[in-house]
Amino acid sequence: MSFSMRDPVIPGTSMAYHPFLPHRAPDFAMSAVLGHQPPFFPALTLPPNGAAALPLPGALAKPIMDQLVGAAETGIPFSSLGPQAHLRPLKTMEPEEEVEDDPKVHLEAKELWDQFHKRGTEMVITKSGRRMFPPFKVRCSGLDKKAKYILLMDIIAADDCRYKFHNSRWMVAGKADPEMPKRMYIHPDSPATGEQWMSKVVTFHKLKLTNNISDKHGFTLAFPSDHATWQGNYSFGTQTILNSMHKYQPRFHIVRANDILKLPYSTFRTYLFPETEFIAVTAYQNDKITQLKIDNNPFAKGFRDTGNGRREKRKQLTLQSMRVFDDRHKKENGTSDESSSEQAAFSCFAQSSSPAVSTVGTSNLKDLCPSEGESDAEAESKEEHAPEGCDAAKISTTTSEEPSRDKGSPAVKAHVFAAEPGGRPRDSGRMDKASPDSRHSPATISSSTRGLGAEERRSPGREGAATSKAEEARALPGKESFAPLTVQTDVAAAHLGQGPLPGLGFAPGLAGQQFFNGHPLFLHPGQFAMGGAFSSMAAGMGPLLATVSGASTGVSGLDSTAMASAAAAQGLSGATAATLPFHLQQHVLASQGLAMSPFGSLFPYPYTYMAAAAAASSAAASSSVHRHPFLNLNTMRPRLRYSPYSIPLPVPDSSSLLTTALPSMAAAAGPLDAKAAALAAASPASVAVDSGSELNSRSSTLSSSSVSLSPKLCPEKEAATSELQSIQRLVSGLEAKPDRSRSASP
DNA sequence: TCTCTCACTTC
DNA sequence: TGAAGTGAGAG
Repeated sequence: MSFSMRDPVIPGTSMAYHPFLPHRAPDFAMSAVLGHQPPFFPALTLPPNGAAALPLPGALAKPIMDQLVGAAETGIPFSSLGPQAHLRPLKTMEPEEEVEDDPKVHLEAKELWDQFHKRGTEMVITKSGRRMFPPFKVRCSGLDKKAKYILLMDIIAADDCRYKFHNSRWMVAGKADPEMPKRMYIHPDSPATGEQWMSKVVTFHKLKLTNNISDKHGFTLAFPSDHATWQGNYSFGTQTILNSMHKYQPRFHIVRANDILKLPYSTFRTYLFPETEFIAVTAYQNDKITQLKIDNNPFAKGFRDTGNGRREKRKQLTLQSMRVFDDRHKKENGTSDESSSEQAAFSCFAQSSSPAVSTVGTSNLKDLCPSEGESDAEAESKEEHAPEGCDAAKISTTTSEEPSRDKGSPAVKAHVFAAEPGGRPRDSGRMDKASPDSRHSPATISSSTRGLGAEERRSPGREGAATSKAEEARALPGKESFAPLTVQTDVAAAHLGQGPLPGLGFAPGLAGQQFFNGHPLFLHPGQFAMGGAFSSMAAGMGPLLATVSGASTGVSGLDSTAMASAAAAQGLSGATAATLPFHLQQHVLASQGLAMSPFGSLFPYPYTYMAAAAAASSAAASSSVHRHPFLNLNTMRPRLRYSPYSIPLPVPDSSSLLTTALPSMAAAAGPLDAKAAALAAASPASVAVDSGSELNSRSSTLSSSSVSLSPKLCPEKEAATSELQSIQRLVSGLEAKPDRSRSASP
């Protein structure tokens, strides 16, 4: 394997950064001190005085390498340098293996999203695919400038309900249809360095939504991984297949990886923005949503007021209907508060529609507010306090909730998971206790499936970073930042030949690739235009890729399998799966040795073994062999880490869905705040809850009686608080253990 | 509800 | 200039 000395060295980092480096930097550096030639630098030379001038550990790797490389051209023998007394042993290089990052994600055009969300966002899906509007855009910060990241987005079911628009409001109309194959959209610029990502708004406007199951714009790339995010048959594609009249939640993922092949072993930082929740429709149901789209989408300018007669006619009809509705509402409720009627009309979105939330001040509102009668914005501004400035509307963020940060609640997990089955329309009234800014925070879920290797060492630091987020949030009111909920799911190196699906045959060659553990890999031809992330995969994995034309079937066999599995799984999962918020079912269950299908249901068979495997492998996890992602053939170690202190969360009296809980979590008005602060202060780092811990019980998850996961047993805030605090004390105790022990035996 | 065509728009 | 993105509206 060739090795370029310049390539891996990053200022301030050590050579160990290079994944292929056979020896870690300290070894090499000590070789230099002793005048030995590292075996992998056979011709290495140094200038006579170059080494003496070397700066030392810390930011020394780059100078060392630069000079070494430069000296190589001088012909001066490396061994002639003699001992360099002041070349300290380079122990200090070790922690600099990777520059720790602390990503923050801001949702762009948040105010616009809020306006839509308040009315119940609808996204049109068509056979040929329709873009999202508002477009999903985020701005990232806190990334390692030098590291490469892959940014992804997917859309998951928000619940297992089918909706109907009845009497000007969205109502549950039954159980959800079998869900479409999941698709993950990789940002076409991926991979790119953190610096590149941070220098621009990351937009996913090219992602299209479709209801066409035979859509060809996607290709199926089955990820066999038990990764909480990737479990099941995830696909990639430029179009996401959705069911009409179903509610969805976009997710944004940041993955520190320079190749898609590394995704399964990389940490996923997942961000949910509750205000981006929407219902997929084939035709608009709500005139107000239509109006918002027309007023804000450039492509719909032709339908604006300034346009032609058709537009005028339509608008008059709309206004007329609005007046009728308004009048009717006045008669019914004795109020003309339009926004409240909207709140009621979209109760299924009400979790983030706190009437106290400030969302006015956007330039868009001016356009979308009819001049006649009481506009939405007017009505809202009457209720809402502390309106944000117009400028803020242009580049909105999710992190302007200073009050919430001061009230970080440790009650995250219990309430996040204390969801009503099925995500019935939420009682907007519960939001009364939420912070006014509750919906300004995204929920962050970090999960990873990876071999316990060098990256393992990042975990404690990341947790620490999570903690520091909360501290930072408290310390820097006004600064745009957030302290997200961090649910980090680690799955140690997966098993190979004896994977979770031993019955599913795959080529021996594939068996040697942990990546393909248990599943074939399908790619649709001509889909590598997705971006650089695929280039190396296409080049290196070519023989391993099975092409599925899809021309005759319209959908890959894998998709069909996935759907069949999903259908079966749904039938088996029943209410149990539904008791968890859909957003977290996959993460939570998978991390606890149970896997959710990508459709939000429990897999009846393949993943059940995971819990046992996890338990059996816990002791082995510390082995260096087992840490190697490509050597570990027999460990599947789901691990779940919660960092409940890292996000300020309120405690909703009840929550039916994560979509309900998340915005509430971000707020902080609960009585737990003081306790949370105390607990947070007592815990130097975020709490880790391992899959092998008390909380990770398959039975506890499967049954609805799990202490922290069952909404049925802890519907009351007090109960949840008590339980959570108990959990916190428990995990605080765990936290006191050395990081190493935690990493070694998660 | 869904699909298709249309007129209109942006890029 | 044309491809592609819009909602309206008919069927």
